[in-house]
Amino acid sequence: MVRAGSASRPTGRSEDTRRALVDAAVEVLRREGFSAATARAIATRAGCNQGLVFYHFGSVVNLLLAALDEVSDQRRQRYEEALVGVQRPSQLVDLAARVFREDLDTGDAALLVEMIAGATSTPGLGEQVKARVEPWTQFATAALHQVVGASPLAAVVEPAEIAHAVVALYLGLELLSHLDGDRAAALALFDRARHLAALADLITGSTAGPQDEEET
Amino acid sequence: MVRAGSASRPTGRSEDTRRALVDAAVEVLRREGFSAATARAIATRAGCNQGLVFYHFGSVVNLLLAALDEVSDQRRQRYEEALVGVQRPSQLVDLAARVFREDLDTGDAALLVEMIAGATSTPGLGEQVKARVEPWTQFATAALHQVVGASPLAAVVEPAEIAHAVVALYLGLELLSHLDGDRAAALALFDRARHLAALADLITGSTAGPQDEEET
DNA sequence: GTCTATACTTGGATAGAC
DNA sequence: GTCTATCCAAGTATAGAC
Repeated sequence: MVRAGSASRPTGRSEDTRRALVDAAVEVLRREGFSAATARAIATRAGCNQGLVFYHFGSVVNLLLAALDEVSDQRRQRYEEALVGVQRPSQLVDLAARVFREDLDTGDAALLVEMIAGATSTPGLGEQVKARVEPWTQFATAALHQVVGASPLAAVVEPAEIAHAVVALYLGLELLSHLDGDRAAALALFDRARHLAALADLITGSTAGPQDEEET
Repeated sequence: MVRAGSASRPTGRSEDTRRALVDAAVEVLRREGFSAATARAIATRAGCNQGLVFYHFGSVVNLLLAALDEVSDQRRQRYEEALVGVQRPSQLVDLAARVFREDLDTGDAALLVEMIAGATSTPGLGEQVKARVEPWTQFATAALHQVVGASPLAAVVEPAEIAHAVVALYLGLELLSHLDGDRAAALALFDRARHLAALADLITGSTAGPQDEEET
């Protein structure tokens, strides 16, 4: 915790190396997937010796988890900022579409998928990844609550259930898009969803406007 | 081409080895995932020498593709048989739920996901896997056509689009179920879908449709 | 404390035995 | 034609240099 030496610079002697490795791990996971994410491949991309992976992170999987944390944190922050002020279903769909397209393009979605699928091959990794996916489903649940609120929709919609489906759809669409090398099909779905959301807007909007919130 | 020797039995001296390897590859992919599916791991499980992978299949990925073909073919056959006679939306949802649960339990869904995700790591594999996923989306599209038919639903439903979403959802739910070690959340979704499908039944049924037949 | 050189294990592929 | 013994590259991990 103590940052001795250079006062203003948080950039330490070894902190650079750690960061370089994490960034490289992110890139390799995004582009070449889990089973190509070896200590050698990552270190080469980071421009440093392969042994440093073990010195700084103890093992390859630990480094991969650090990479997952890195992108997860960034993304969650973006998401939460974007969620502020969203109240109507169609707004939420727009947000989801934007965010999903970004994740598709940056490769963040691919990274997550690779880690989940890769977890099958490494004992113990599943638990770790699971803990990092859950905040996500939580976020989606909260977003749905925020939008459905106390409207009549609340009677027919179970946020946690929809959230699970939405996250699954997100992951599945990434798999297919990646395979096709084409995100068009995925994006077309969001257009369709927007039309449906417009209907939902009428329901949430008819009883009350941007109004009070109650929770069950 | 000519199967000399034993006339009626296609079971040759080497055919046994091939089959043992394919079966072992299926098992390893299902249980330990793509990056653990090495020539050695598979051969060990098949109880034969590791070099046979290369003699019979040329490379590890070729063997993995043979494994994918094996389960894909079996599954497609089962699906098509089950689709016969399905006419109402709720019947289709029931079929989907049953089939999905089976694939979840046998690990067939896991195998497919592993191959798709793993394809990122191996140049050229993506194309091969894609060709094996497409029949699937085709099947889902055909099933939707069969159910929507010429009913009023046809005006608002685009089978190819829904099919894409359904396949994506299938893959995503597998990822999450596997991670959670719990398929309950996925199955709950199908219950929900059944209720929605019951509404759709009314729409398709209003023009034409038999009303008996009760299935669990 | 940071990093490199080295040890050892596992994996892909083939030359050659049967 | 079928399979095994062997080779080399790639992977993880650490002992020890700086």
